[in-house]
Order: sequence, then structure tokens, then C-alpha cells
Amino acid sequence: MTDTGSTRVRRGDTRQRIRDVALRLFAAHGYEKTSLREIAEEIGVTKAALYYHFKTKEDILVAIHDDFTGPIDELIAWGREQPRTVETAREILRRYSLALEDASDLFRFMQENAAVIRDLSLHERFKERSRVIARLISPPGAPLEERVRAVAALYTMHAGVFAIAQHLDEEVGSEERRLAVLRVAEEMVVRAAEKCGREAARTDGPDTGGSGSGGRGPAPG
Amino acid sequence: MTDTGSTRVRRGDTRQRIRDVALRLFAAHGYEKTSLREIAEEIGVTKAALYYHFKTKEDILVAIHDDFTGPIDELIAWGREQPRTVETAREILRRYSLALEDASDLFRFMQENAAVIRDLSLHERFKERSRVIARLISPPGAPLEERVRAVAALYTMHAGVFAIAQHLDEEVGSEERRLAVLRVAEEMVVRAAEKCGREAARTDGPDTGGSGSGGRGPAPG
Amino acid sequence: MTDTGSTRVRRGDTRQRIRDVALRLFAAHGYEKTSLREIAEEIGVTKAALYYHFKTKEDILVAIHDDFTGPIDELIAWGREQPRTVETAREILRRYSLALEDASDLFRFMQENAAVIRDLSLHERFKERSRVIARLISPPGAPLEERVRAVAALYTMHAGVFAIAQHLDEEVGSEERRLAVLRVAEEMVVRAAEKCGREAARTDGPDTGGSGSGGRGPAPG
Amino acid sequence: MTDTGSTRVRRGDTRQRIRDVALRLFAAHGYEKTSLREIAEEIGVTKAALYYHFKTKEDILVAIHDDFTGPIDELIAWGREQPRTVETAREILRRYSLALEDASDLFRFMQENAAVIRDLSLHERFKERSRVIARLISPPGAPLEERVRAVAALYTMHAGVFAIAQHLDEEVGSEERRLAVLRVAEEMVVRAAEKCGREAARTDGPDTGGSGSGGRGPAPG
DNA sequence: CATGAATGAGTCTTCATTCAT
DNA sequence: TATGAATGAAGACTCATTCAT
Repeated sequence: MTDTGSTRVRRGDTRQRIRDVALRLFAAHGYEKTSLREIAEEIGVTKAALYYHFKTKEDILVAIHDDFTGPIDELIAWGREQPRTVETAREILRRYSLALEDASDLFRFMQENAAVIRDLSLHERFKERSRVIARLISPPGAPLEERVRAVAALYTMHAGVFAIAQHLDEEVGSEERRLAVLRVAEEMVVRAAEKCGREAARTDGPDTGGSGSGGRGPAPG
Repeated sequence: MTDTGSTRVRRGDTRQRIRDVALRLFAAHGYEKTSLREIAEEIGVTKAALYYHFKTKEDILVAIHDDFTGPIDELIAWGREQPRTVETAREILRRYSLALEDASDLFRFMQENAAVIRDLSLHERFKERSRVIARLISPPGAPLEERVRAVAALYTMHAGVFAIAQHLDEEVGSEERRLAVLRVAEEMVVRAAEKCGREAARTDGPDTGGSGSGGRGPAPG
Repeated sequence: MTDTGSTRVRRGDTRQRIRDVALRLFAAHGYEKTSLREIAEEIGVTKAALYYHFKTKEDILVAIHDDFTGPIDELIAWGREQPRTVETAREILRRYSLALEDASDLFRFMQENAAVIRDLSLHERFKERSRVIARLISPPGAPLEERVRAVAALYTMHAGVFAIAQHLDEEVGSEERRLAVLRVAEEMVVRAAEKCGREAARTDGPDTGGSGSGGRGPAPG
Repeated sequence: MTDTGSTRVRRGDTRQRIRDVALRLFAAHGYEKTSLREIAEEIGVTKAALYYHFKTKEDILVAIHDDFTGPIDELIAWGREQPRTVETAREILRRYSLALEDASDLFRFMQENAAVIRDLSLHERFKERSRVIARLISPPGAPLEERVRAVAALYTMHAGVFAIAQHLDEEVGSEERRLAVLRVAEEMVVRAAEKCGREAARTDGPDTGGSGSGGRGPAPG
């Protein structure tokens, strides 16, 4: 066995630990209010060590961001090749819901620090992805209300991972909450399709979603 | 005639100008990234002058906040005395929509700086008001999904004043956008009531709302 | 009588003291090696106080520089209006010698920190003035050797205020040294004129100049 | 045949490359402003590698310095054994001019970083050599003006390799410039001797220098 | 012969805040 | 009603240097 770091410091994983701690602190107190000193101290290294691994504070954030965009990019790639049906839209929402849950800290951070992020290089990359997904759900030339509904569905899901959760301070399981939010979002886009008379397959309930990625097993009626 | 500031600076209204400029800068670049120096410079006074009018930086924010809560408080008071019908819920949304539009900078700011605001005294006051309105729409003991829908409707409207607008980069009038968002939000709570079998009055359209606060004239079909 | 600062700090003159101390330290240890902390400590204020008076470290240097350029600019202005005779050139050298002596710390600094200064905004301004004076002495289209002589004369004088002085560690009075250097420089330009056959007035020796601004007494008309 | 670096980096010559790159950067931006990171990056090794070859940053500079002092030391040795005639002085200048040209980057660096170098161990060694050469040209007990002339001649040559060159932005070949500067310097010491009535050999032109080190062939009349 | 990882001291600079005037 | 002058604390970042591997 190699010397498994009894020597006071988990070796090698510093870079990853910086990302982890930074995300937690950024999400908790905001990007500007989190100092590199705090991050370094919590990890147990010096500020200078952070600069060995990342060129700037913003760079840490970028690295965190890019850590989580893989699933989203796959979702976009998948979405582009599907037919533009309501069922596709629903499946996108289901998958997006899962991706969101995995990266909930990051999304919460992006949402709650939007004002500051606007001045960062990150901003454009993030915004673009958001826009693309919205377009995947609501066809480019769709009527205003349908497009609003699509974006609203997305934001509902974003809010679902933290803001809405705060309003539900009772004992609501996180998976239960996720599914409830998902169902609401799904319905929004289904409604949009109905109203605008698209090639809506049956849309009575969120039943068909059974295809699975929306969750394990059928959602309770 | 009133002394129309021959001296290049409107005298007397400094306090108000501080609030205005501060809100604009806070909303644009975030609370932490906006320095008192910037505010003072833009107004044309010294930093010290800000301290004549406000005790701390946070105080400026509190003053701004309180400037805009009047209408919301009235809405809450009004809501408390209404019967808990779907129609009431819709009317609350309509009025909330208008209040939001008037205080859009502030709401945008609160939303986009949530992470930083969490550490401020303001936070609780703001959060509570939000919670109360949500409760006005979805009865305390309502089923999970209905409550989610209520909160989602509220967030949809919050997002409507800026985030959604960004996705609608075409030439959509701001009033047109507001009404579209409002309609989507209304439908969310109506749907909730239907599903949960409340004493839903007719919900076909946002017609009854004629009481007026939802907008001028009937919304286009 | 007003309270004449028994209160520990000479009031009002902070800005000037910053310039003085900064120049001394810059000249002694170099621009890069002199930290704002050192300057502040020596004056007895905080680093932040420096930033109340100057926007950046470079700004302090610029202010110092501009303090001393007045006489040089006057010299240039005067020179431009004189006939381009050898006598004018000699008078320029004499006046330049005096200006140099007054600003010797600055010139020494500029000379000994040239490498660093090259990256500063100051550089161009300084270089240009240097060039102009050289041109005043050696006519634009003069033969190579004459121009070299003019520049060399200038550099000899620059070096005279410190580098040459170091080689003369015996007891040579500073005024004695200045005049010796000046005489050498004068001769260089006189020789140049002789060789190139300009309208040299008598150039046998640096005698006539004696009365001039190179020492005490009125400059020749 | 020699292993001509198939591996992208000339191996073995790292030490030399450090010296080269360091001198170039030191001369360009100054000693303090040039970081070991820059040097290492430009070479394509890590900072730590520099420390394999040199003990400190200052050590790199010392090594560079010592690289170039050989010719100067030889010149000094030669000079010491010559009779103290004007002709000797001229020959010293001629040889010095050539040595200077070979080590122009270093001399430029020493001149333009004098303020910083003063705090380095190098300083004394360098200054001493300078002093010795000056003494070789102007006899120990010579009158003030003669000594000033000697030092000025030396500084003129130093300045000649860069500062004067800058004033001559036209197309003046570097050899042409060197010779012009040399001629001016020579004349300074010749004049000194004339005035002070030393055993001046003929001084009409820089002809006798034929020994060659002053340049190839007779200088143009 | 070199690197990966890290450090401690220090850099310039900005900030919210204070207070005598 | 304001300002001029200043401060203490902190910020992000860089540097020369070290050392185990």
C-alpha cells in the first residue's frame, strides 16, 4: 500500500477540495462575500496554494461551473435530435429536473448571485445554455404566451431546488418535492401545447412520463 | 416659481437621490460590488455626505426596501379580509403583478442578490412578506402540489420582470409581457384549485378580473 | 493665533510630505523596491491615507515629476525663441545645469530606474522633453557627430549630478563640481560647432559664458 | 554528430538559457519587475528548475555579470602595464568601446537599474571596476577638470550603447554610431591632456589607433 | 535534472466608516 | 448640510523560495 496520507494532509485532492469548499461557501454567502482566505483556511492551506491551482478567484468559479455542465450539454445534444413534440418537451423537463438536482448548489448559486455574475465571463456561457433549452421546449416561432410558459417552467424548476423548498419548511422529502415541482412544470408546457394546438399527444396527466427518466416508477396520481 | 436648482445640484432632495442611485447601482452590479464611493460620485457629493443621511450602507438598502413595501402591505391587508376563493387568489396575483412592476428594480435586486441579502437584517422581513402572500393564495393545509403551484406562480411573476424578459429579446412590449406572465401565473393557481376540487368559480378566462387591477380592459382572448 | 499643530501631525502638508518622502525613497532604493507601506510609515500615516491623496503609486511619481518640469519647460520655451547659435546652445546648457541641480533627486531617479520607468506612462513625457532639448542644441539636420556630441553633453550633465560625483569622492564642493561638468559639456558643443563650421562666435574657451546664467549674474542679452 | 535536441528542448544548456533569457528580461523590464516565473515560463521549465541551477535570483544576475567581466579585466590588466600616455588612454577607450558593445545588454541593465543594484552584493564589484578604468585614463592626482573629463568620456560611452542610440532614431548603423561615440569620447580625454599640458602625443585624429581595436581601418577624417 | 505542491511575507488597492470643521 | 482627511481591516494577487519525489 502506498503511503495513504497519514501525514496530516489528504494529498493530491487539494484541487478538488478547493472546488468543493468554494462552491459551498459561494452558495452560502455569495461570491463577493466569500474571500479566498476563508476558502483556504477551511481547507487548511494558504491562500497562495489556491493560486497554485487556479489563476484567479473567477477561475475557481469557472472550474466549478464546468464540472456540472456535462449533463446539461448531453441533454441539449439529445434534445436537438428529438422531434419537437410535446412528449419530447416533457422528457427534457424530466431530465433537466434530475440534472438540476445533481447540481443544485451551483444552480442555486447562479440564481442567487445573478447580479454579480453578470460582470463575469461565465455569464454568457451560462445564459446561452439556458436559452437553448428554452428554445428546445418552445419552438422558435411559437406565440408569446407559449414561450413565456416554457421559460416559466424552467424557472419554476430552478426555483424548485431552493426557493420553493424554503416555503415548504414542513417535512417534505426532497424527492417528493422534486416530483411535485416537475409535475407543475410539465403541466405548464402541456397546457401551452394544448392552447396553441400543437401535435399534442394525450396530455391529460403526467402519466406517460413513465419512460422513466423523470423518476423511478410512476408518480402517484 | 420653485427654485429650480440654479446651482447645478437639486438641493434638498439628496436623500432621495441617494436612494435612487443606490438602487440602480445595486440592481446593476450587486450590493457588495457597489461601493459608496460610486454612489457618492454619481450623485456629486462626498462619501461622508451619505453618512449624514444614512447610518450605514445597509441602512440605505433598508430605506429603499421600505419605500416599496407600502403597496405590498396594503395588498396583504386586503387579502386577509377576502374570502379564500380562487377568484381572490387571482385578484391577488393581478394586484401583485402591478406592485411588482412598480418596484421591479427592487425585486430584481432582491432576487439576484439573495445570497448576500441572507446575511442582512432585511432578509427576514422580505421573506416573511413573501411567505404570507403565498399563504394567501394556497390555504395553509392545502395539498403539496397546490402549495407548490402557488409558490411557483409567485416566482414566475418575479422572474417575469427580468429573467423571462431576457429570453424574449424580440420586440415584446413590457405591458404585453406583464399580461402574458400574469395569465400564466393565474392559470397555475386556477389549475391547482380545479385539481384539488376547491370552490372554483368559473376559470375559463381572466375575464371576471374586470375589477381592474389586473390591467386596463379585458385581456385579449 | 490658530492652533499651530501641536497635535502630533503637521496638518495640511500631508500631500507634500508624501511627495518628498516618496522621492527620497524612490531615489534611494528604486521605484519597485519602495513600498507604499514604507512611505506611509515614514510619514506617520496609513497606507490608505496615501490613497486619499493619490490614485495610484504611479500617480505619486507623476506628481513628483510634474513638480520639477516647470523650469525645464520654461527653458524649452526660451530656447525655442533664440537664434540657433553656439552661444544659445551654451546658454541652454548653463540653464539646464541649474535646473538639473534643483531637481537632482528626480533626475537621478529617472536615470537609475530607466528600466522600470519604461513601462510607466511617465516615460514618454520625460523622453520627449529630453529629445526636445537635444534638438535645441544640435540643429535637426546636423551631421551625426554633432548630434552625438549634443546628446553626450546632456548625458554628461545628467551623470554629473550623481554618477560622476561618486568618482570624485574627495572633497570637491558641489558647486565646483557642477561648474566643472558644465565646462566639459559646453566644450563638447562648442567643438561640434567648430568642426562643422557653424556660425560660431569665438569659441576658444568657455570664457565669455562666465557672466551668464551658468553662474551668478545676468544672462547675456 | 552532436545530439541536436530532437526533444524540442535543447538539453544540457538549460543553465545557459536561463542566463540568456534572464538578461534579456532584466534589461527589458528591470530586475525587480522580472519574476522567476516569467523566466521559467519563457524557457519552458518550472521555477524549481531555476533553483537547481542557481541558488537565488541574485545569483543568476551575478552569473550573468561574471560572464562579461573577462574582457574588462583583461583590459584593466593590459592598461596597468602601459605607460600613462594619452595614446594609452585612447587605446583603452577603443578597447572599452568594443567590450561595451559585446556586453551591451548587461551594461544597459546595470545603468538602468542602478537604484536597485545598489542594494545587491554585485554593486561594489561593478563600481570598483568602473573606478579603476577611470583612474587608468586620468592620473590619480590630475586636476579636477581632467578627471571629470575622463569619467564623462566613460559615461558617454555607456550611454552610447542605448540612451544616445534612442536619440538617433534615424537609420544610423550601429557600428557607425559606436565609432562616432568613440570619437567624441576620445576627444574628451585628448582635450583634457592638451589643456593640462601632458605629454600629449599628436592628437589630431584618431589615426594612430591603428593597432586596430578601435575599429577596422582608419576612421574617416 | 527537474517537477508538483506549497508557503510566508509582502504587494497594491479598496472599502465602510469616523470625526473635526 | 455637508466635506476633507484619515483609518483599520480586508481584499485579490504575486513573489522568491523550499523540499520531497
